[in-house]
Amino acid sequence: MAGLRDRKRERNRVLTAETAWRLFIERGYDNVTVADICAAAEIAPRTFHRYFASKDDVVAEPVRQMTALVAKQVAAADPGLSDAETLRLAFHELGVFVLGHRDWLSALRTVIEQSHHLRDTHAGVPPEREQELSTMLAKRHPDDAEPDWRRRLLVACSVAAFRIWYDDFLHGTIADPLERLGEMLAAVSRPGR
Amino acid sequence: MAGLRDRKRERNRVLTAETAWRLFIERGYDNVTVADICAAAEIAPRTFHRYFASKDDVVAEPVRQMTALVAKQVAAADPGLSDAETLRLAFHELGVFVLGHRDWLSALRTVIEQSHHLRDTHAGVPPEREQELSTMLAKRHPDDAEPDWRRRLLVACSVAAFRIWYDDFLHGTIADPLERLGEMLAAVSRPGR
DNA sequence: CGTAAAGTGGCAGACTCTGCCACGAGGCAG
DNA sequence: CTGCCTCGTGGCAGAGTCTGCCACTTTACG
Repeated sequence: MAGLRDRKRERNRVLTAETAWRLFIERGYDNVTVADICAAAEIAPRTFHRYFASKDDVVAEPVRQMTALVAKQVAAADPGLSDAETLRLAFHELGVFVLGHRDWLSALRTVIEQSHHLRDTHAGVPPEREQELSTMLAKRHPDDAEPDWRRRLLVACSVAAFRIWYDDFLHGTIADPLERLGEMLAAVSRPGR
Repeated sequence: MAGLRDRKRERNRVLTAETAWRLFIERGYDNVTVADICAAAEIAPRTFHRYFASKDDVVAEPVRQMTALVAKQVAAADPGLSDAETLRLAFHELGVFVLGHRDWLSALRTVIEQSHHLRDTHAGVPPEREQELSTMLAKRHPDDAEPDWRRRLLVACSVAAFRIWYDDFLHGTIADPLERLGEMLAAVSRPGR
């Protein structure tokens, strides 16, 4: 499964993404062409589009990784916990991750903010990811009488809370980030139905 | 302010958008080129891009109109109302609007769902719109001690609630839509605070 | 009227992305 | 080890989006 061929491919993919981000940070997303990235990463443009569906797709990668982290936490959570508690812990973990990569994430954020195009498109978390989380939660308690829309609403609000926290944190306007995050997630949990 | 020139321009813009939507619905977004739209609307491609920043921009128009409707409601709301109550009323009005344009909005939704590209990009409401609402609310009560992030969280959750309601409604899975919408908005309001 | 301002269309060009085909390197028997 | 087979890669051509530039027409205003 992890032959030389696959390892080489993955290595080149990561290297291409890193090269792309380096150029984006240096010159801004709009001033970097696919050809530039390919020249720097020493691959053909045709190959670039085999790794990434589009130039935008490179930007979407970090979001994918972060949602994957949350999904992983939810999957590994104690089945006895409520949905709200599960999400709270999962996003807390994501918060810890973000704290540990502040400089890097801050740079990515700057790239997105400075590009007209990216500001419009890569604004939030795609709804499919939220749906994915909701489905995972629903499967944990199959005989729950809770209407499905409440679950989806809880997920959406948790995501929204995290997004707002994320923005504030990267702007450096929060004194005690993790406590604030906990406060925000608690605000959307509503344990008392 | 509304000279012949402006009226002509607006008329052509609307006509172009309608033509574009008609083609999108007939053939699907991906199977319609800008040239197709221009031929049907009898304008030059160069002119199309003076009306709309991009082909995607035509799709973004309805969302713009709907957010504008909410902003208008918020601006016109009784200053004595709380933020939560203001948003509840505003989104209720939007709900009524949606109920009255079900077939049309359903068609637009189908177009977006059937296009790979649109599914990725035109997923949700751009954060700037949320920020706009938050700012409007903040100006209503300048001497409010409420931390700003609570306001932004309330707005984001309200938007999220509406989005979920909107999806469910267009899928026809709600018995009493407006009641459900009220229920969802109440769930994110947290009157006890 | 006559001049300024603004909308329109045509043209060339940069850029993104895809289908197609040929080539070469990794993988897999025998 | 050898020959075949698969799969990643690169080059090429072409469609499609979007922009800058310029000339032309229409509207606005003194």
